[in-house]
Amino acid sequence: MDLISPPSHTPSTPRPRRGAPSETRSRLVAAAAQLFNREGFYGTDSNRIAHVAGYSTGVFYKHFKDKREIFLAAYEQWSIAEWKEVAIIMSGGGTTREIARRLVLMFIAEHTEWRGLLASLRQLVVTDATVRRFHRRQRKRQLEWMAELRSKRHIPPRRREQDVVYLYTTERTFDAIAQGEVRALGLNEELVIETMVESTISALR
Amino acid sequence: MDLISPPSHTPSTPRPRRGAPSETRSRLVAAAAQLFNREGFYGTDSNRIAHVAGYSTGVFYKHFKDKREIFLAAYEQWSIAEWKEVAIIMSGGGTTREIARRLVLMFIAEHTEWRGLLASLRQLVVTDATVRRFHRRQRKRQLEWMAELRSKRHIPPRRREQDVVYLYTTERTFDAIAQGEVRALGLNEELVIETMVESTISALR
Amino acid sequence: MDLISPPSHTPSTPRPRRGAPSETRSRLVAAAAQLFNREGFYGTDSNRIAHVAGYSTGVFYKHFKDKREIFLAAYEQWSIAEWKEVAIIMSGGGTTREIARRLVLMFIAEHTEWRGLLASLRQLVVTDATVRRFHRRQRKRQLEWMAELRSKRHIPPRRREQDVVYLYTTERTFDAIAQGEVRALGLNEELVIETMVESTISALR
Amino acid sequence: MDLISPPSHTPSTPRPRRGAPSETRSRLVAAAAQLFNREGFYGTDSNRIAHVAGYSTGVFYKHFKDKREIFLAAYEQWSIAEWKEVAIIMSGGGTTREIARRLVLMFIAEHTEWRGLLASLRQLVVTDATVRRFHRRQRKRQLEWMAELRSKRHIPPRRREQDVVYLYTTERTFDAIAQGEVRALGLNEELVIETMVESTISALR
DNA sequence: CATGAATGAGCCTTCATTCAT
DNA sequence: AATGAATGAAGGCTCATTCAT
Repeated sequence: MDLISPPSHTPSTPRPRRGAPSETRSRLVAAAAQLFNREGFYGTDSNRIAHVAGYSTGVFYKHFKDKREIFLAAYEQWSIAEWKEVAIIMSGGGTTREIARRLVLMFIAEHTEWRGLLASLRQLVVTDATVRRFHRRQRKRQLEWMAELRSKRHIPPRRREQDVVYLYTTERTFDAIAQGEVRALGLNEELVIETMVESTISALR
Repeated sequence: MDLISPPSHTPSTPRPRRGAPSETRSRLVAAAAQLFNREGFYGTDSNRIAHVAGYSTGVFYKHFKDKREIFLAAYEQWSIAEWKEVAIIMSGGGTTREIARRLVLMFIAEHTEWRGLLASLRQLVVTDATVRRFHRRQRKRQLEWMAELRSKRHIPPRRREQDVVYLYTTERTFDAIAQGEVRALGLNEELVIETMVESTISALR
Repeated sequence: MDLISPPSHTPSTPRPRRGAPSETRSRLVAAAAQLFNREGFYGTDSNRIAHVAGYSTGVFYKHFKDKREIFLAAYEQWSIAEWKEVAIIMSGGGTTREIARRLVLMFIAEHTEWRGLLASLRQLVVTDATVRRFHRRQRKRQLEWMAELRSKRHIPPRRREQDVVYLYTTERTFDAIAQGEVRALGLNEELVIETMVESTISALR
Repeated sequence: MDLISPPSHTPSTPRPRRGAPSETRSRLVAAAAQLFNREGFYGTDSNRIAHVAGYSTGVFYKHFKDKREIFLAAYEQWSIAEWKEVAIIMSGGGTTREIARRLVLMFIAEHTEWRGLLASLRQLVVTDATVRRFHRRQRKRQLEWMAELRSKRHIPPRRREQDVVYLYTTERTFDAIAQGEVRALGLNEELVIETMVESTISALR
């Protein structure tokens, strides 16, 4: 049977006739993350996710209630990975400036690679109550972590309102850089990045 | 997928059989803006736009190539309205601080009223090249206007990179306030607003 | 699962690009009646109904919420038709025996032609609350009509419990004859019919 | 489509790893009978039958070719059980009236408990040739048994056509009582039952 | 210009059935 | 004999879009 569709229909993984459910699940999540990132939430369908993961239609619903559920799983996975990277950078040596720069560059890299996924997230946060709840929990953790970090480093506390503005500023700026907007506006990306580094330093001391 | 507000089935305007094409068009755009705002881009369908505008299915495609086109029109209209409000505030009297505060409050009001529309915009900017181009043109105008404003007021110029970060910061923060995120995090909204006022003052002098 | 008759894929009516909605609706109902009768409720799908009626997939949901709704419409239509036939026979001349015989033969003919539809009805009445309600209303009307008829003809009243047993007896027997069961059992169909005629006479005087 | 009762997800039997095939089979049949009865033939799926029986998906097809086959087995089992109850009542003492009443009450109890299973049967008899054949064999046995019974009791024979009408009448009436239709119509159930007792007495002498 | 019936591709979801372990 | 992951056909339903009137 010949298909009139792009090679994105060919399974990226050799089909395992039998495997641990958790493996299947994570393969599905990985495929979903890729697809949401490339095509957006509404450009992705559950059948495609299954096929790209190397499975047939039906598996999807053995592991997820619906598209939103797997989206949350994909976002959570991404979020965890980002936290790990943060932890690695924070535990590495260097001056505060060096650490701040590494963090900013990492965030930009992550936001660039996953800009599609994040864009879907930004949309769903408004549209979907569950995604919204989930996302706010993440935000809370970010704020708590920032406060905790400063207390560990014996840095004078600052208001959470300042922290949240820092998070908004960097998040939106990283999104813009990731989406190529800064360059498209003919601006000097390095200068913008430098500003983010400075903000990050302020947040860390 | 939950909706921001319950659907409305009643046409908002009495049905005008035969009218000036431009009136028909703007009625459609107004209806589309409302619907995109309430239900999101993917939660809105073209039949309903026409119906809510007081017309029948077919008119839609007499005036717009597709859903994206009317979305752009709706966004443009909103954008123009916002510019006008900015102009009114700027031409009003008061100290820079007073003006800045008025601007911030107006932006928050606008972002609150149109949070759904803006969320769709944020998503489409990533997904859709045309929307992206359109949006970047707006951004360019914002930057030019900021530079121009300072030169008019004989304020020393600053780098566009600083301006764009200002725009990102406020945009994202206003979105968050509009979406109720700041409150949901148990933060003091007024403090966050104050920070935005300060940033605005810096941008204006 | 074997089907009573082979599927028909060709539209029975030439496709009308535009028509009165009520015409479309009744074409859909007619097609649905045919298909439910031939393939059973679960052997029929909404796409097929539309195609057989001479339309494309989408129309179905412009007229009916779901398959059950069109089933009820089909059953109602059939029911109305049967009542008309009853009325015609009742208003025709002849002895009570002649009328009774005509009624019985008509019922058998109807039950034979629509045995599949009726079988689906018997099933859905148990499974589906809406169908059940609908069907009970029909039964009530039958009982009322029987009482009324006797009062018009100045026949001494009898208990509704007797009437309902009459209705059950004939209904089930007509179903059995319609389904060919009586013949398949090697029994004399005419004798069974005669019994039904006698019961009918008892009910009518 | 509403269900007769809420679904049960817990296996009714502790899972027996490896057992006599015949035990596995009968456990499956028992589970199937319950499920068909509660959810209807089309509301039941083979995976769930296996699960409710305390087995995994696959066993099902080791014992039955398909869903229809297990349906027949379930129906047969029920039928055998009913015959046994008939035999017990017939061999018990009492007047013909007493026996008839006991029979009728037992039939009603059975039809009430198994009304869902019987409804599926009524539907499949029309739709499915194998079920139809099976069911007719049962009917034949009923007729033979009735004739035999009378000869044993030295009761003058009567025509099988009369017997079959008796079977139809009671069957349909018992179904109606079981489905609560008689009560829903505001009729006196006891009167209807009395009528059935009389018919049964006529059949027995 | 406007109408609104009709189109049909395509996504979401279920479930009978298979088969590697 | 039993397991249960995986299959994939097929049905339910939506909605952007067209076009005869």
